Parts: sequence; structure tokens; C-alpha cells
Amino acid sequence: MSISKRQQEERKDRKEKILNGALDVFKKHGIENSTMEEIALNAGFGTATIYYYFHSKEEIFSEILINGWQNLWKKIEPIVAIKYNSPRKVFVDVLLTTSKIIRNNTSMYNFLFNVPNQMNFNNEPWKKYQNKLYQTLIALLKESIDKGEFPPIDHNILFKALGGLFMGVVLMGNQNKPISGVDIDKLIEQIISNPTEN
Amino acid sequence: MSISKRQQEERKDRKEKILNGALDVFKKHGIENSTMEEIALNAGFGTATIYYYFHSKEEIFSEILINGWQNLWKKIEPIVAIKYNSPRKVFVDVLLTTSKIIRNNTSMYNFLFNVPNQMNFNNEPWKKYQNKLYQTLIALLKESIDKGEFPPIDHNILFKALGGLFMGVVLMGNQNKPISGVDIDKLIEQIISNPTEN
DNA sequence: TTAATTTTCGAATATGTATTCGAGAACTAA
DNA sequence: TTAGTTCTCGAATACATATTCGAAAATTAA
Repeated sequence: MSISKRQQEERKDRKEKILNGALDVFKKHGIENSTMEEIALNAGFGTATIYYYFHSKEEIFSEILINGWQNLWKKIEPIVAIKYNSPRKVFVDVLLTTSKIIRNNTSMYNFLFNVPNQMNFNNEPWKKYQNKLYQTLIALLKESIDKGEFPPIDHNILFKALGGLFMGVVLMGNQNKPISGVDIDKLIEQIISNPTEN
Repeated sequence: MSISKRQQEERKDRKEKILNGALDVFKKHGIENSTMEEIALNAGFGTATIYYYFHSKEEIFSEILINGWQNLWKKIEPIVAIKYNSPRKVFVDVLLTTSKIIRNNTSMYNFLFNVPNQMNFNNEPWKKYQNKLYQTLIALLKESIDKGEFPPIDHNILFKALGGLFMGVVLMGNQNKPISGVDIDKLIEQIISNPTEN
């Protein structure tokens, strides 16, 4: 006799609970300083129970990353798919949408964007989605620049700059008060929507 | 009889050698995954010898951070001290100078700007210098905005944006080819030197 | 040359923590 | 009620690595 549907779902819920708890713990202590014990306690389980649901600590963080990137890409893809807009508009749309998504779950995406650099997990299936997003943005930028919709700067440089800007605006919460969504939209639009002519 | 001057210097040289080696190791493995053994080997010493020169692993990384921030601030301070320029010009000068300094030792400053978020060392004397730099920049921005030299955006937001932009341009080396210094200067000047009017 | 001092290091120690074990509790379906 | 299955967990294990120890090599100054 196989497992019932309800049981399946409960199991999934428990996995999710662990995942969410793990993210909390990570936020508090950083990855390496997060112990399985705290992750377990945080989710309301004993330490060993975690291993009933996940093979390892690495798997936990890996799943968080996969979910995050997959999610993000799922929401971005449709915007890119619309072909009748100018690449510049699509590009801006993607950024604005992304900023909204990110703002809905800042700490998750902060994790998403920063963790990879810190950790060296061997197998990283989430990179597939990350690459899709990055490649899309770069391609759009290149096209826009070719069409003269953006100042004629090397598209890789511009991508880095905008990426940095974006991170800074949306994620760098280490100074003073958090910044409001309206402000962000305004700022992004101001800076990327008005190409400086030269 | 106290230690000779030459001995003093040799000791200092050895400390420096260890510090540099440690930075290398960190770059390769990330902080937490760097072992004292590798740090020692990298500097050409046995593991235990490191403890003759430093109390702990923490002290090693702490000294790297202090040196870096102190150094940066030492070069920025004179620019800020010049009072007869407009705050906007000073601000831009500071950024341009900083970018040059950073480019001279990218990996060191990459470490400087990113590590603090990853680690939780208890006592952090380097923050003094970091704060000086940040406070200065924010104050300059505020002044500039008040004078209408920058678009009227909340100075904290603008600071974050520029900070992010800056990081992105100078440090985010994870994509494709590295970017040239000339390009960076051009880009920075383009984006921050031409306030968008609205 | 020699005694004191500084420097070096391999091996032991201590500790933290990821993962596994073994047993048992809770649930399921009959 | 019961046998099977799923779920839970405290305690043991394994291992990595920061730090200390104790001895000895190298250097210094007389």
C-alpha cells in the first residue's frame, strides 16, 4: 500500500517548514555558522529528524536556492516572451518586476544573490535558472544598445553597473532605514530610463 | 637587552607575509574554509608558528580588515579636507579616487567590502574607518542634493544606489571578462556626473 | 664558545558539529 | 486489536580543525 495523498502533503509541508526555518537561521548566523541543531529546533523537530527529510545540510540550502531562482524565472519569463515591445522597454520591465518580486521577500533574495559567492557547493542546479535570467538581460541590453536606446557602453560593463546598482538599491539594507518601494521604482526609472546623450 | 631594530623589522615582515598569504588563501576558499594549516604553509611556516605571531585566526582577518580600511581612508581624507570645491565635485573625486585605489588591489578590497557581512567577529575596530568613509560620502551627498547639484532623491537611497553601482562596476568580476580602468572612469563619470533633470 | 633569547614546528589536545544508529512513538489500514 | 509503516529523536560516532604544548633549532650578544 502506498502513502496517502494527505500524507504526501503533510510530508511536503514539513519539508517546507524546515526550509523556511533554515532560511531564518541562515539570516541570523550566516551559512557556515548555522548548525543543524538550530535549524531543527527552529522548525520544531529534533536534530536527527531533519535527516529523515533531507540528505544533508548542503541539500537544504541547495533546495532553497533552486526554489528561489526557479520562482523568479517563472515570473520573468512571460515578460521576456512578449516580442512586440522594444528591447529597452522589456529590459526595464524585467528590472521593475524583479524589484517588486524581490521586495516581497527581501531576505530570501538577499540570500539568493549573495550566498553563491560565499559557498562552494559541488553541484549547483540552481545555476541553470540564474543563467537564464542573466543571459536574457545581457542580450536585451546588447540589443538596446545596438538600437541606440541606451548609451553606447559595452553591454557587459553596463550589465555589471546596473546589476550593482540594482543590488544596492534593493538589497543593501545595512545602512539606516529601509527604503520604500515607490522610491525604488522612481530611482530605477530615473537612472535607467533616461539615457545620457553624449 | 631588548630586540634589535633589524629583528623588529624582520618580525614585522614575517607578519606581513602571513597576512598576505592569508588573504590569498581566503580568496581561494572563502574565510570559513581556510585552515590555519594552509595559511601557514602558504606563508612558508609550520602551523604552530603562526600562533607565535598572531593570537588567533580571527586576529589575522581582523588585521587585514583594519589595514585595508585605514589605508583607504588615509588616501581619501585629504580630498575631503579641501573645502573650496563644491560638495558634488568632492563626492565625485572621492569616488573616482576610490575606484582607482580599489582597482590597484581588487581582491583585497573585494574582501574588504564583502567579508564583514559574512562573518561575525565580536570586536571590529576596522568599522571606525569604514564609518568615516560612509558618513563622509553621505554628508557630501546630502549637501549636494540640498544645493541642487544632484537630483532631489533621498540621500540615503542615492547613497545605496551609488554604492551598489560602484560595487557592481568595480568589484563584480563574476561575469565574463574583467573591465578596464578607462571604461570604469568613463562609466562612473557618465552616470554620476550628469544629473538627470526632472 | 656559551648562555640567553627568539623562532620554529610536529604532535597532542580540545571542541564543535555534521551525520548515523538504534530504539521507540505515532499513525494507518485491516 | 494488531501488524506494518512512517515518523521522531537522544545519544553515539566521525571528523575536521583551531589552539596549545614541549622540545629543539637558530640567532644573538658576551
